[in-house]
Amino acid sequence: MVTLYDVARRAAVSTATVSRVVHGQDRVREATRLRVQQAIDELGYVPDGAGQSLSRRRKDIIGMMCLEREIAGQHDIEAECLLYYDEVQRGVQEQIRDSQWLLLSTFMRANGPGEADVSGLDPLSGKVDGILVGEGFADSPSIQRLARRLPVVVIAGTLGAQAADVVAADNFSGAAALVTHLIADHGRRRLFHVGGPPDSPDAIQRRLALDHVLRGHPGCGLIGSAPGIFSVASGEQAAEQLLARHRPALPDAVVCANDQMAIGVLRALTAAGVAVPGEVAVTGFDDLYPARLAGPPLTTVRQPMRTLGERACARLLDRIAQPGLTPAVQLLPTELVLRSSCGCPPGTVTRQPVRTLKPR
Amino acid sequence: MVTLYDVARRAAVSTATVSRVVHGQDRVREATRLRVQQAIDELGYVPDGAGQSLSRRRKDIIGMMCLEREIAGQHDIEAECLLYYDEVQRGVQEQIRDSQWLLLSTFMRANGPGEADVSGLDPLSGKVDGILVGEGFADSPSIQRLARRLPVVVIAGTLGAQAADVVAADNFSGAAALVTHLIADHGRRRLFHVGGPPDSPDAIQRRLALDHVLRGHPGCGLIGSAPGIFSVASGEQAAEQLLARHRPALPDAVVCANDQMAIGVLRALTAAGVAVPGEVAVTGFDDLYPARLAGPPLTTVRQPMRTLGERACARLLDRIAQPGLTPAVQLLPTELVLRSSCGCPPGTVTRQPVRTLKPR
DNA sequence: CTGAAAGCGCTAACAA
DNA sequence: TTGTTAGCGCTTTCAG
Repeated sequence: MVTLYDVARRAAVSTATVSRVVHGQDRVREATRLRVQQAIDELGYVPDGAGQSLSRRRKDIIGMMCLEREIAGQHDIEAECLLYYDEVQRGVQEQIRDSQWLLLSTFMRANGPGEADVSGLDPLSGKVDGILVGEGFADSPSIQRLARRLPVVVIAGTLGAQAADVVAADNFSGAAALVTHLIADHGRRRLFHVGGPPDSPDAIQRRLALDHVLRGHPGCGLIGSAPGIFSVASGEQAAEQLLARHRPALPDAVVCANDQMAIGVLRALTAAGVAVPGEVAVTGFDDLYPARLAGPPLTTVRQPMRTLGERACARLLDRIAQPGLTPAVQLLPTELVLRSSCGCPPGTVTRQPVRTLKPR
Repeated sequence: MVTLYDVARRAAVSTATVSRVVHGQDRVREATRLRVQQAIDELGYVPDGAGQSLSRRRKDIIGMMCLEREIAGQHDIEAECLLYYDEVQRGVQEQIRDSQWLLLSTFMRANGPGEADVSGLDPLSGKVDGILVGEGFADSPSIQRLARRLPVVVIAGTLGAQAADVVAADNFSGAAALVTHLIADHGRRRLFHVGGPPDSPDAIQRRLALDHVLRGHPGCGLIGSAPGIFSVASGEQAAEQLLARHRPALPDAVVCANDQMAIGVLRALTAAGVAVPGEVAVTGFDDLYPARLAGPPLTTVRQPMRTLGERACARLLDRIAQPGLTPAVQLLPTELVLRSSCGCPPGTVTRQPVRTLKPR
């Protein structure tokens, strides 16, 4: 390995001078700079990150932890329940592009519902200056502990008092707008709900909104619901349950906690000969890329996932620069995306900003 | 920051002993271990990665560089030309799960066709023990230089003599099988090709295979082609060109260099009232998730992207462990995925392993 | 404008 | 079984 000393020796200067040249500082005579630069080039010197980090007390790396929700046997190609994080990660990468920051990401696997295994947290936290934590860890005491040592920003986590910052989409208002559309614009009355993991803050908010809207429309109600884990397969299973229990008195709309389950529902319903949206409307949440390709194209709520990543990252960097900042919650607005699975005419593609219902 | 010394002082032992306890080594009396462990817990000590890396001369981090192919204005939601890397990254994460390794990934932006900007390479390389390089960098002299300093594995790069290892899908055989299917099984004769970026090794191989098969079928030929950049939008543009130039004597099949462009073609053709596959068959490459949701479902070639990531990662770790290994090329087999956009009956979903045509 | 030298936090060889 | 100590590569203060 070529070190600073090798360069210094070759250029017949001290390591301090080499360091100055490497960092483009002034206060180096031009002739010296040239000599050093030449030595660097000839030797192919690249500064060692470990040495730099140790000396600077700064790693210039941020970490990101994602929770991979999978249960045994469901890890098939369809269970792409991470598409979400892919988008978020783009936002983060976008934010740190052309900066000195680098991203270290880990996908952890949830061992069943409930608390995720956070044992991998420490190795990560020793190598970064701050951490972006994906939805699913928020309630964990380990996160709280972590946040005491390191800047932490929770993405899409539990809202409310936290030791860490939170950046989340306004799930409640988005879901409320969607359900309102189903009821007010399409006259749907008998709803069925396909829920998400019980420990997902996002899923909880969406469900709360459903109930909230329903309370405001006396003629309407939930005729049933089924749990899911955010995967296509779990959506299919939910639809099969629905079919088994509610035929022939089917619901006239199935509200799903995310797009992938909605796609699963769409698939199962279509396979069973049920017309969508003729007999039953189906809606998702997230507006993942596959949503627009579904048959029929999926009506859903667009979560600004990329922006989520960008904002969370920006906040984290602020936090690292100023550790004194008071933790804050940032809610990003969503968009109602009308396609045709809700009953809107084929070809419909409308995006409507959703206003925040109740500031929380 | 809590250091080893703080723990040592509190437990009244030396730093060496603390280190031993942290690493679960034997040769520590049980009573001592307990005392140290307690100090660690009370203080909330987590080893600093920089210190460890410096001392161990090993960072326990691997890097991954991806090339984001985008041109100004095409950075819309549809241009998800990275779906590919998302899958590869899953494979890598899968491979290092439960190991001490962590992944540091960077998305670089290609500044126009041709050489990518590799200036971000050095900061990365100083922080990792080895690098996974995404397709698009392979020919860069910077990579060759990099490979002299560090273990490097190129994913889907140029085949042939390299300073670095290469793990790639067998694009040639896959594309050949696909085109053969179109010609031999569906009697298509007048093909149109939608190509990829001129500097993409994958796109080049696929194109070579098309020509190769065509040479073996005298009655068939290429009636035209259009360039693309692997994005949905560029596929749509290609289809519009096709329509403008070749109507009414349309080709009977459009072979696209990847799925996203095929989806764009599908969309443009359908919008123009052309029946797919009735009048024109359309095929893709990659078997991305959206492919199966397209209308009609896309016939394509499945690239084992996840496996690509896994193998590349495994090889990199081997390389790190044994720097002496001779660089090798690893070609992974593809699968022909028959759905209905090629002319196979609706509902068809067949996956056929593709045999390696000519070992290269 | 340049150099000497003191760490940064941790590991591991060697001693005790 | 435990402690001492010499680095690992780099930055930065303080002198010169």
